[in-house]
Amino acid sequence: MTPKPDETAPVSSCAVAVDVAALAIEDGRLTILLVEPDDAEQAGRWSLPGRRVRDDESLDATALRALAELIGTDEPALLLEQLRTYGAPARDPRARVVSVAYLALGARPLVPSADRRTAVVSATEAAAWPDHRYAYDHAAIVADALERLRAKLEYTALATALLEEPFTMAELRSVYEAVWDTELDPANFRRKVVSTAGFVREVAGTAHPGPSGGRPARRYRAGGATRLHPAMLRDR
Amino acid sequence: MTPKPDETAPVSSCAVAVDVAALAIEDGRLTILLVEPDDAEQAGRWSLPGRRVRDDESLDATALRALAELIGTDEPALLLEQLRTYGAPARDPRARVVSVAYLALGARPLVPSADRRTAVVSATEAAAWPDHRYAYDHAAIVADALERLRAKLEYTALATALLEEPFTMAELRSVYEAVWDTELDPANFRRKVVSTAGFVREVAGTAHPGPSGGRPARRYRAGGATRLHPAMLRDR
DNA sequence: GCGGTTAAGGTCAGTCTGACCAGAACAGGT
DNA sequence: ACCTGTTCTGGTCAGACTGACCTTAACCGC
Repeated sequence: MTPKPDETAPVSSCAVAVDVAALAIEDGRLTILLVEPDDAEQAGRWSLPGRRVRDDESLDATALRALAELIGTDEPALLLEQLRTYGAPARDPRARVVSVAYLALGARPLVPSADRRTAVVSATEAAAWPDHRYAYDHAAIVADALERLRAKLEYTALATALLEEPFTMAELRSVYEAVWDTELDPANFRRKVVSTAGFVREVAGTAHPGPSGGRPARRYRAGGATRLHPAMLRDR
Repeated sequence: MTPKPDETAPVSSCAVAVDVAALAIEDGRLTILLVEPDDAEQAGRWSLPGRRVRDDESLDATALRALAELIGTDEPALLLEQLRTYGAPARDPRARVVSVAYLALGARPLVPSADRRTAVVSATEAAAWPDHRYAYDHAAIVADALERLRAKLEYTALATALLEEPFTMAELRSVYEAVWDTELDPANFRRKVVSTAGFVREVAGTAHPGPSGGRPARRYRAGGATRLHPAMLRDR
């Protein structure tokens, strides 16, 4: 902002894009959606779904559009949050592109439309891939997205965005276990969640046990709080 | 990223800028640096220092340049951190400008160069000003910057970036008190800080008491840790 | 009915926190 | 020199929180 009239340096070509790290839970694993870039120069690598920002289109709208073209237009159970912006001059060898990265959390497993080369892979593994498996600087974006999610589970109620409502306490716990890649004590986890104001609220009915039996689980919805007090701390 | 060849929507004019919320401590108060925009349309309002991103210039470099033109070229004790990106289509009435906002923490009080209309005001008050005292959407940026700093003091060692080394425990505590706008118990604060691994490390010598006397304070430096385990939680 | 399985709830020791008190070490005035 | 006020440092103690573990509840398939 505040472009100075005396600003003489060249500001010729410039492009603003949005890249989205879309994460979801699929059978207890955290997964991420990757696509093959159209850029022939990047053949054999993976990238995040991304689009140029159009005139009169907000950044959030661009992120939604980048996702809607891949996983269907109406994904209501989707939480978008801006991650950070990547603007190294040479990050795209073709032109100067400043990219605003988004974190998208889906409540349902990701089902990409079949008409583009896409993959849904383990986010933990994808974050450990070497840089050269990604196009541009997307390796850094994937790593940053996972790290942001891991941190935000501690002090926000973001975990509920990765579940369809109503959910059971075991499902909520499995979100934490998948994202943090640890095991948590079921009893202590429950005690902490229910004692944190506004995290979840119980609803009527119970969930049916799985084929292996077990006591039916109670069901919960998100409690409306965004910040958790006290936080769900992992010690590490 | 990944500009599609079939992308037909207009992406004509576009500009990327960087705006910086520069914060520092001045006699126990958290202050922020504001400037008058050059845009005549915004006369009477305040804005954050900002510059257009030049070709072959990283975003961080643009942020440094925007500050260096105001508070002198060499401010070594300065910590830059990207805040978030603001891209609402109409945020600048003149043209579409996507702005990457930065948070800058100075170890010394801010001393603007006199050749531009600038002000150093209380950050707490500035964050409460109504929108119309700011140009563009800078009211939101200021509020977000302060909120980010408040949150990051909890789980990072960022407070040490607002102090010149060596510092005393009382000075470190006054940073927390200024940013959080609360009072903290000196004894409990000390116990928590020294028991947090890597937060501070003691150095030789003591600080001279002020004119009102008091026991000489020990001196510390930043301990190298960036994340605090456990965190410095404010309850609220 | 019975063993296996999962959920829910309780106990208990160790840790952390906030409120508070006491001693240490200075400045300034008498 | 002595006293008073101030600030820094260290310690105590009750309450809250945490992690490990156990018990009971309620379902499954056989």
